Amino acid sequence: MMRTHRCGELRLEHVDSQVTLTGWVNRRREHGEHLAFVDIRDHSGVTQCVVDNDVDVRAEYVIKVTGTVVARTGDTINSDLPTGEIELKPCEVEILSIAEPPPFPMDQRADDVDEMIRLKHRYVDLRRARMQKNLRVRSQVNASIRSAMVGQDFVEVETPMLMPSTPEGAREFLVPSRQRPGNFYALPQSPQLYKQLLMVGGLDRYFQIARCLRDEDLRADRQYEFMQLDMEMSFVDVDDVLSAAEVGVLDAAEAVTGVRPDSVERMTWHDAMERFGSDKPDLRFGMELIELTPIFASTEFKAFSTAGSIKCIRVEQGADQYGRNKLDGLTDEAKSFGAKGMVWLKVRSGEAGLEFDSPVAKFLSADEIAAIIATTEATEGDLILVIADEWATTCEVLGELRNRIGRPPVSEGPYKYLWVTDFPLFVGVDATTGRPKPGHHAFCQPHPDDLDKLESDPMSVRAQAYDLVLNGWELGSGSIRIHDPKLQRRVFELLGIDEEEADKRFGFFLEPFKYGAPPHGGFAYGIDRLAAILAGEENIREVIAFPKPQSGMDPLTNAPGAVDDGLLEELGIRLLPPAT
RNA sequence: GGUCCCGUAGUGCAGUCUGGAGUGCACGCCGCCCUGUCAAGGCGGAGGUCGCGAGUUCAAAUCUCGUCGGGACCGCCA
Repeated sequence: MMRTHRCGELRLEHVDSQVTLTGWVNRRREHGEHLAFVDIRDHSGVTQCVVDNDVDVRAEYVIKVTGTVVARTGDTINSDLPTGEIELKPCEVEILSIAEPPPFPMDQRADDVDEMIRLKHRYVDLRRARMQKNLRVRSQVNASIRSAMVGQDFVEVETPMLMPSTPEGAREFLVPSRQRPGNFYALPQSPQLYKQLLMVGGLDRYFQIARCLRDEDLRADRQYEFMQLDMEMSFVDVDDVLSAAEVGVLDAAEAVTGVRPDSVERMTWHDAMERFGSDKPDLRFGMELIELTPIFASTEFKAFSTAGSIKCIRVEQGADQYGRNKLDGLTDEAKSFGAKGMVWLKVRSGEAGLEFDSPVAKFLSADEIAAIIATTEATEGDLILVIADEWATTCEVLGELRNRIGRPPVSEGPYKYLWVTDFPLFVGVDATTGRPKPGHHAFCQPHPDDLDKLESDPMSVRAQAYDLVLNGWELGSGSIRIHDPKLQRRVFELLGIDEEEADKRFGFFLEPFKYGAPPHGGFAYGIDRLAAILAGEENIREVIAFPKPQSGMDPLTNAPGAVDDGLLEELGIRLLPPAT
């Protein structure tokens, strides 16, 4: 080794020993002809070296320093620094690499730098304490999860990156085949198909820290490629999967934060929608939806009399915070989420007790006003936002408004883990075929209590499907799968997929189930998202070494780029002229 | 495909509403000074296609239109 210690390691106990450190010049401070301080930095920290001022080292030079550890005295001790009680003196400095000045500050100030500049020089950005911490958090997460899975007898299996294209789900990245020009592989959106085949193959418990790829627009919590802990188990029910999946998540959280979270709360999808207007509710704050429908059973107010579901949220002491402009903004937002409108009521005290300041106050009867105030437990100065629509719209719109008004940044504590269970098997109806659309995917096992309603009332059938939610972010989802070909056929029929079409689209997947498929189910959750939240970041790019910006163009490598005609020729590909 | 926000020195900003010479601040950089600093200090200096292109105007960083780049969100992500 070129070094005897790392730059953040030395303490008083090392005094008098001769050491060698290697790292980058963090900062140099000159003090006249024969004195300068050079702070040498690596991922572990910084150590001050006392050198002669004729040593010409500058920011980010890579150096090797050999010297004696000496104790600092009096007010030269720096209590802000773990190594602040010692320094290296005298020192021999060897320059291993010179460096141009970094394109942005190496300290916290770079957090404000345009992210494109950080990404263009990611190799420099990665040297900063924040990125060092984040990548190490991520590594801890991976290690904890892997050992939690292995500890529960899960078998790690790598599944192919080159697989057939399947029309369902997200847009895929395609890979042209050289040996069969005109044909394409697809990169996996998830190892879903293979992991179920592993169950048929008797692996019993499978896991993989799997790279998944989806060619959909990027967001703060979405990249083209992302990592999932993917798992599948045989001979299990929902509880078995949730319990097994939890271990890795909680272990990872404990490893990073030092605190083991309480076991994960559970809530049905229906309750989540009723109470929070979201299938990924953020439980760090209240402001739950309040049911008002019965109050308006025979109302004169047209906007309410025709609505199937009327609910509200109460913003405590929000009346003054939300002026006309902000309320108009919220109304626009409510409309953009599908509501016909939004009613706001500011609670104030009048002659006969509490009353409403609102454009629609005159349409409400005294009984209705009293009932609203009683039901919401409103007090003077509160703001009440009411949505009246069909049940799903009412809930979803209020859920969005609730988040908009009350939700803290995802990375802020406390951490609230939640299992949302019993998702509906079908969501909505396909506009062209008139058939129900699968809520999760077509292979979810219906809830056993609802099996007899499959044909008679499909929209009310619950699936044995579940999501894991952390602070309002969906970490992952899973289900118990259909292992019985007869039940699978029933579901396909409901979806309007006949046997021939099922064979064509899913044949290679369904055929194996004829050969003895065990009952099985599984789960997958996003490691980028978990790592980001545990690292205190609001954007998964901060826990990815080389992420892509929203355009998908990598400013570091300039990918994607054009390729030589010869390569295309070999693949049997001819490009169309650019669209105008 | 859509909505909103941003683009001025290596970096972060002010200036833009209300047009008047690239007017300015902080950090960084270069040089000099400085023997106890630690996001050192002092003095001096260099550094600009105001994203790009049109238009309006005597005059555009500033107003208008277009375009490119970035971000958040909606759609999309079974």
